[in-house]
Amino acid sequence: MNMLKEHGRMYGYEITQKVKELTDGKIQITEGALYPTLHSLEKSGELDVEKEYFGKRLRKYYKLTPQGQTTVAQKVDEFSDFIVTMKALLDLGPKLSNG
Amino acid sequence: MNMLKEHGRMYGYEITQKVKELTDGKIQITEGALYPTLHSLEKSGELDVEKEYFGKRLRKYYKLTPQGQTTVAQKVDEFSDFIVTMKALLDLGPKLSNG
DNA sequence: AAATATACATAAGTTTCTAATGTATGCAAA
DNA sequence: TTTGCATACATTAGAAACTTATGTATATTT
Repeated sequence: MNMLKEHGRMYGYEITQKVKELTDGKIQITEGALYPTLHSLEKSGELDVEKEYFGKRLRKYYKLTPQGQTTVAQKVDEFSDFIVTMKALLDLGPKLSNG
Repeated sequence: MNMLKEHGRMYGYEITQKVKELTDGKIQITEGALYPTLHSLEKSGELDVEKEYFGKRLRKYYKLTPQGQTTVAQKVDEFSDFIVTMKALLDLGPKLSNG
């Protein structure tokens, strides 16, 4: 969801490629993980979808709803907290102080 | 496993309490998650166990084997890398630079 | 022409977690 | 004194979330 926050609207395949690019291939989002998640987020009102054809190929562009924007902000905050907690728990201060 | 690296030998229940304490209750390790993991790590040679009685209550003290120490160092490094990657991906630099 | 990339989707199987349940001892409060 | 909470182990059913494989179809590169 953070991808959509940063890049506006994106379609599924685009998300997999962008994440791969931004993480130097370290994180690969598989279709089996992504598509069901997108469908689920759409169903729960976090995402809106717009179907468009690029040539003859269908693209489903997803964007955050207002509710989705709130959720992303929340999730990112939770993840930040988690990192802080884990840094303390694993004593990662030295290694990550400027990583 | 990092708990054992920091604190020498520990028994299961002690690990749950220590993690809870160090994370201000934010991370709760449940027994259903912990005990099978400890058994599995023992079986695969990462941990050694020593059974002792504290009064009439059994405690199973676990400690890292040499192999286990290598593995912990590796896993912690991997997790550090993951955090760095996620910070870049989620643009968490500002929020966590001194968090 | 064949292989690779783009673009969607689902399904089987695995892993891994939570929640629930079980056994038993130790201790403190009602 | 007995009731409840903490200590200490363990297993299991069910849920969640993932990977791998498979399927359909178009576009591009070799």
